[in-house]
Amino acid sequence: MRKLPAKLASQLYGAAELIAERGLDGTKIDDIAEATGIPKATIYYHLDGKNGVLAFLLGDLLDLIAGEVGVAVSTEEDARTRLEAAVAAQLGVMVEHPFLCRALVGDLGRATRLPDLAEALRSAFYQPIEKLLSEGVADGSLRQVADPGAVAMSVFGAITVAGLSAAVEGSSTEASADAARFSAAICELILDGLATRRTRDDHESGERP
Amino acid sequence: MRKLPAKLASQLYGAAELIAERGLDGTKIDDIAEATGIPKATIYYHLDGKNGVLAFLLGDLLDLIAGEVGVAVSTEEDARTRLEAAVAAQLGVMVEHPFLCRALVGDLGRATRLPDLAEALRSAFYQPIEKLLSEGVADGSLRQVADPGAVAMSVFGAITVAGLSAAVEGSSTEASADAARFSAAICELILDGLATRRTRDDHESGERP
DNA sequence: GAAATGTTGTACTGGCAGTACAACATAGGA
DNA sequence: TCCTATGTTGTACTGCCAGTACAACATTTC
Repeated sequence: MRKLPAKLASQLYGAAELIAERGLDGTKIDDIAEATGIPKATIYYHLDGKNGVLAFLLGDLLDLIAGEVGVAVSTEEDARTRLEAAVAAQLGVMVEHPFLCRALVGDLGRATRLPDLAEALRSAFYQPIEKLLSEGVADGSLRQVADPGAVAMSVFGAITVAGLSAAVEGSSTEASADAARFSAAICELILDGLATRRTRDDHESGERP
Repeated sequence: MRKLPAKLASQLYGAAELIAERGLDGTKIDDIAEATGIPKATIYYHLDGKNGVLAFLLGDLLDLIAGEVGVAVSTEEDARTRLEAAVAAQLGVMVEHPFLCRALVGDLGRATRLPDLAEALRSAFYQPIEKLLSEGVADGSLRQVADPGAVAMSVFGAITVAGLSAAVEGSSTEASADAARFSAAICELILDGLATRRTRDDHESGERP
């Protein structure tokens, strides 16, 4: 069932926009057949129905993200620099595949209930962050935080939600610029924070105007 | 249609767990009827079918969040302090209503396609953040960032995703402790950032060990 | 050239959302 | 008290659509 011929695979992407727009429920198998040009019987021959279509499309997206992020993360730089690269990589892929991203978010519930996808989601999005955070503490480029798990989850949320919003509202014309803009904003946020440079209780002053 | 009698409303909450568990699609109207004790015909008398049930439940949750956050934000403190309060308020409500949160995330696509809910989502989650960020710049408690819209979106994502994860995995026994833990982690992240205190290019050193 | 594998049209089945409606309950104003 | 509004509920029905069955046809492979 993972042997889908390349031609069919490429045609199937034609269903992404449909699903993104109306959700999987709002999309009839016959619509998918018509939009992709693949006859209904053929879809059922290769895939496990509607869910199978979604699983195929999203599986592809997640593999892509996991791959790009993986590359970004395997350099010799310090963890902080690699975190920046990972953010850029994730946003880059998301912005380049707005329909798939919208389909993913729209049918998140279903996706997480599709066994393979739940794990793929985790390994594409959350795990790399978690790893970088702990490596950053080791190499001194990132701060030690009180609750690494919770922080990793938040960072993951910051990146992913920003990516989704970029994918949804993105000016399809200049995708890479959008990605760069969001990427910079997120790094600014998660690396330097939003507080003006005074400590929590105003005990010390870090910088002087 | 917004006049649902209190008794029915309270019974309806019995459907939240069901929907959270299986998604709205995996949940038959007859299941909802049985779980809540409200006969199918009565559900249809008051609500617009399945989507109506979801809209009612989520509408309630979003009102609740918007309300609590609204209170947290209307003090005389500086924006930074109110941001911390807002984070705590949002997480508090989410952790207290894990089933509703899970239903929300599971059927996000549907939710955003339900006209009223899309706006309610925005005003419960995103808008308060955006406002606080700009007020923080005005009162000097938060930094000016290059792209406030993108940053607000990321902050919103950080809070919301962390909240969802807390709601999903939360040790239902000690909800408020979970909320406090996540709240601290998020504030640490979005206020102070993750970078060790050196500037981007190592030109200056903010603090001395 | 024959067997295996893939492709596709057509026709059918079963499940479930939503509807129709009649019978019954309750409230509250005259 | 009786009469009318409004709400409540059981039952039976309709229509849509996912998924299946299967036979006919095509392509590959050896």
